[in-house]
Amino acid sequence: MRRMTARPANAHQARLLRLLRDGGPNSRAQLGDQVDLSRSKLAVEVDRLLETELVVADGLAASRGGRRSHNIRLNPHLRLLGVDIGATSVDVAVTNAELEILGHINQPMDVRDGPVAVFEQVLAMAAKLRASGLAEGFDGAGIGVPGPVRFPEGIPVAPPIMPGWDGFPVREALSQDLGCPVMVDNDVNLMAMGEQHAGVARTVPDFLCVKIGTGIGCGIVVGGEVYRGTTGSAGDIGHIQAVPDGRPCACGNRGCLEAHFSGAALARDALEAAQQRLSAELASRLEANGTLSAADVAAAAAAGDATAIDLIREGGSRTGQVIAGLVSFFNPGLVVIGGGVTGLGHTLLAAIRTQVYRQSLPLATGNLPIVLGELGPTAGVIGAARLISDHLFSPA
Amino acid sequence: MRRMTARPANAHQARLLRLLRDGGPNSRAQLGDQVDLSRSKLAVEVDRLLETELVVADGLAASRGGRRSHNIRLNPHLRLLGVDIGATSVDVAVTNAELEILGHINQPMDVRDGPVAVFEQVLAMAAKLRASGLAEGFDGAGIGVPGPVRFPEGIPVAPPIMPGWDGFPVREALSQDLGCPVMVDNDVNLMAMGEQHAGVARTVPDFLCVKIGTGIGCGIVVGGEVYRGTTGSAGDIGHIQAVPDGRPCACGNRGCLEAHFSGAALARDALEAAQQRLSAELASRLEANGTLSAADVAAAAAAGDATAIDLIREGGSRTGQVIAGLVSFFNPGLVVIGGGVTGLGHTLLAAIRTQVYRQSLPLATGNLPIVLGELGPTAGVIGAARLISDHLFSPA
DNA sequence: CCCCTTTGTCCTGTGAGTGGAAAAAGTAGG
DNA sequence: CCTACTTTTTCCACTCACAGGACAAAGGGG
Repeated sequence: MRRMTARPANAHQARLLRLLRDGGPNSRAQLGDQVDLSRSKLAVEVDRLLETELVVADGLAASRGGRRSHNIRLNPHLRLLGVDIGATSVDVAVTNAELEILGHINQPMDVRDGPVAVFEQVLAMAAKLRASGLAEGFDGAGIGVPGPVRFPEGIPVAPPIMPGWDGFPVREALSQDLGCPVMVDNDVNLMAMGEQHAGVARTVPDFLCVKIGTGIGCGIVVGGEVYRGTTGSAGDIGHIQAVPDGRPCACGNRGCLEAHFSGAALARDALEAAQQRLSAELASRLEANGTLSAADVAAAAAAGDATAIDLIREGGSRTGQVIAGLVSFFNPGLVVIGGGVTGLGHTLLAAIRTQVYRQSLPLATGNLPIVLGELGPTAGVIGAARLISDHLFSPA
Repeated sequence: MRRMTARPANAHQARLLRLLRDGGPNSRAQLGDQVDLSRSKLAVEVDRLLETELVVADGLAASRGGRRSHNIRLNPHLRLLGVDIGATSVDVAVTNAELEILGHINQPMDVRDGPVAVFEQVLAMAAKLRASGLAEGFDGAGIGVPGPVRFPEGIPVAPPIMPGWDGFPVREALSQDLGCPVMVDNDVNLMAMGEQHAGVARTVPDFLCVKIGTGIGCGIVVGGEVYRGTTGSAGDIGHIQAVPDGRPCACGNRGCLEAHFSGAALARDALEAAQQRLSAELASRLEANGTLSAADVAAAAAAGDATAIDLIREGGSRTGQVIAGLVSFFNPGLVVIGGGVTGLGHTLLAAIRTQVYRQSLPLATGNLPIVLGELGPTAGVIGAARLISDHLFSPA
């Protein structure tokens, strides 16, 4: 199938496309209720969109008391690719233009193998999804990488955990390989966009999305838009000092949040606890697997292991302390906690909440929900699809 | 003189008014270079603005090689009132529509006397400025208060250092008394707007403006717009924990930045040092005045007093620590330090810089200027004038 | 005094957009 | 089945914003 390269011709069309993306199939009349255009103008723009084949007719809607209306919807053949590159695994998913996931693959991977090897794997995964009949091609792709990105160009800059990626033209290279438009962003920003589109943050204009995985990052949404900072490194909270003169961190400083709590730090702490025989549960897991990960700590905590629970509490408390500062500064309407360690669940959440509510002023925390992300591992890929759809659904 | 109540009729007119405000008198041709409108359209809108008397003709401009153009400028009779209410003093200034200060009064005051008493004083100061021939009336007024504000309504909310102000309808009350439109905002936000309009931040879209006065606050500018947060308390960084288990703070927590460094804390520390005879300089000043303030510490430091310099260094270091975290999080393009204690000057700035550059990642700090504000005590009133002019120069 | 450049005004054509009228397609009730 | 009332959709005439060319006005330089 020939891919659609059409783009909306004006802001009205872009607006309509986004409404259809976020609200699903809709009648002209319902669209009219939302856009403040005259019926005639609306009809004209819809007709033009139908001509571009970006939207198609979709049968009759239920009656609202009078004549039944003709529904229209985004072309169901449109396909977006969402790629979420983590430190140790990749998620690749195919969505339709309404950002519903049609297929999703997760595979282990190591970013440190460099962009060439990683994208080889990603392209293979995309080909696999295509081969399974979910898509005949892609109309656009969103890519998340675990480090700062110079957003307009789609190029990682000075990514600490991704040696070999600095300056690699991700956007251009993938656009070539996939033959479609590509946008690149920090994985945390994509998680925030995912939760904004389909998760807990649907109605909140200003919120923070803290992702605790191998590292720690924070997506910042201001007025419904992701804020990326001057050099694209906004939200890089892993290296905020959480413990004065604390543990040495890979970045050269001491006491960074990431050095005290993150997937990697947690695994290290668990290993130590197991070796020192502080926890039978962890020790037996170490013996069984030969290694320990954050997931083991989660499992041990779920089994009631006191040491594991303490580790999570301690880490949650550190994280909460940093978040408390950010809440005072940013005064968000919502804080979302997500990432690999959400398996730690409510123990972690409780520790974070305690610390934030204790340390921030009532005006900022009075009506501040702190919640776990709703989407889990799909937040990133949904966010990626949303990123590229925002690009496609903007005036050419 | 009758006050102008006209407002721009559309976005084009608003745009033109702002260009004239920020760029001073301009010819139609020069305006045309900046706004991307056809000459005819531009002429129409300018004519309409001339009709409203918001702008007036202003003679001929120099030739650019051909026919000389007729300049236009904002009506020089327009008068804006800028009010900056601090914890212990008020600044009131009159500006023209180009936000140039025509007259400026500063008086000591105590916010804790409550809004009624304070506004009585402010109105008297405004009357004094008017009586001196600077204005026959005001076309608008901007008010800064030292606490969080529910911005749309212009009402302070839960201000810690302003008991009695909570819920007081500042905007409405003053609008009545002055007979002109009024906008109210946090004093720190106004300082940021001031530095953005006429100070060091003219060209930077994303920056932080840290004001260290009686308390500590931070103005946040995102994409050229002040960010106020969900409840209007964004930038309230005085109660971020800077010292674990540190000094008790009035807010009920321990180790808040404000408890360790601010005008009030500095005065307390100086008093203690003087009483313990750690510093002859401070002791003699205490004897002379019966009390000590941040200004005394500044003077002592300037005179080379080691204890005073240490106090400033210590405080700057604490502040720098908190700012370092904010820089990692927000990745601004500039950090401006301002407020009453800028008298502490480069000793303070050096301490802050050292800490920030040491603790934040290179990508965020690599090209990050940290500078003192340019405008000193006029930043607040200029920002206040700018606030109301933004309001007046927006489509009705 | 002539030619070139810039500025400002006038005028007309085009296209966007509005809002009313009427047709089309329903539902509900008798 | 017919009628009255809704809602949706199309059609059309009218307004208005705006662009852009032609032209006049004003100045500089040779």
